Amino acid sequence: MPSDRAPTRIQKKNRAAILEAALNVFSSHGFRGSTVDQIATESGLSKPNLLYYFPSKEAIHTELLSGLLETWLAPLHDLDENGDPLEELLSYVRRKLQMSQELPRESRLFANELVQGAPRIHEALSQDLKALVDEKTALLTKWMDQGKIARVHPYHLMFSIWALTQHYADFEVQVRAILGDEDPFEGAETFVDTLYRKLLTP
Amino acid sequence: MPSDRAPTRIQKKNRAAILEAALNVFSSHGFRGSTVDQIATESGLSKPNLLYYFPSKEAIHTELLSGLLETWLAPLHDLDENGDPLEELLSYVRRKLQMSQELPRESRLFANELVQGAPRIHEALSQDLKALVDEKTALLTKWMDQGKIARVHPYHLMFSIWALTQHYADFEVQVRAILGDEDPFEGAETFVDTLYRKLLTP
DNA sequence: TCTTGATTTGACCATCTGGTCAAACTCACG
DNA sequence: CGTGAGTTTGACCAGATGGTCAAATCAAGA
Repeated sequence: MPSDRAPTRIQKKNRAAILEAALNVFSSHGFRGSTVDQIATESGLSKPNLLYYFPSKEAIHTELLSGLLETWLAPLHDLDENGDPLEELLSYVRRKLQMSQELPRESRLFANELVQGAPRIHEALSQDLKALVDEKTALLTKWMDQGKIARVHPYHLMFSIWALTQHYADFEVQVRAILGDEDPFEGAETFVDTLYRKLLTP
Repeated sequence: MPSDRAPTRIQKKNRAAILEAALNVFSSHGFRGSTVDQIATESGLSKPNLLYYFPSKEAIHTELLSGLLETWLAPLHDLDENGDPLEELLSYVRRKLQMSQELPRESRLFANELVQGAPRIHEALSQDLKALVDEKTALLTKWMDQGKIARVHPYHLMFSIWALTQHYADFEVQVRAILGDEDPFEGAETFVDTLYRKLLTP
């Protein structure tokens, strides 16, 4: 256990390597399906050495989740009250889709956690996420009231965006099994763009 | 190991109890996160007794998955060439949503498997599922050619239906954390109905 | 009732897994 | 260089876990 002073060069390097390896392992096997040994091997450390940097398997997992939650919610944060409503939403959708493409491991990490009842992030969901969603759905409702976008249930609109975009990362095997060699994200971008334009154009 | 004769009354009862318990356990903890002891306890049998009916933990899981795949694909099978295109599709969407509501454990069982790369059903995906989807998307394309529904990428249309409907079962915790006491499925049905009408009306 | 196959179980085993610890080694800095 | 803090590791442990087995119990037909 390194002291609480500023982290040394080696500490920075090793903690980063561990988190990177843990993201790989946890996202493809879930928490229970991953072993400390796997993470140690993948990060090039011995098991006791890994446990010198993190007190437990759970601590690594927790740090990963809380560290990534911010990244995950950033696009929604950026939904801008002053932009053009339809374009703001389409841009949010596009960013979420891009995140599925560029950060599929992160998406699957959360998916694993959620499918199994989110035992470790239940709190963050009903507090941080809930608050952010409430704020942004209020904005959506305002736009609907002003006739700037079509009126639909704002929560379900939000769910639909998450479902449609994260599907490509979370269930990538299935998507690829169906599409074969075709690039999923090319078709997906056009598809969701069309879909939300038709849905939301007043 | 019961012989290969017709199953006795007790065999039927116990195998059913085991599969029911296994569905509970596997769907909420994933394969690796579930223990034989948990399944045994939940089905009211001792561990050795459970292993008298199934040769291994993996065997139970495999039997569950393959037994449920049929149920899972049935609604798509029923998509009828001779019905009204838009109504056929909306009815498919409605049935899938209903399945999320009534069979959430089954949905999460598959979700768990898919998120982790589908190690145990990869074959079924690229064979049975792929074949069925190809058949039905051909039908969709025909309907689009005839101008009966709007033209969109048929594979992505299919993905969107799966994503939107299964989201409510697979990520139920998140949905409930946002919606609070509101019934998810009421709003969902109206929402997806509106969405697909707007998307597909030519 | 008796017999035979089906069912159930307590005791047991090998392996895996998260985690510990003391000893050894390395590094930066005075 | 020498020294003390930071880093690494081999050996080890306890509990969990999937699975086995011989012996005991049960159930149904002759």
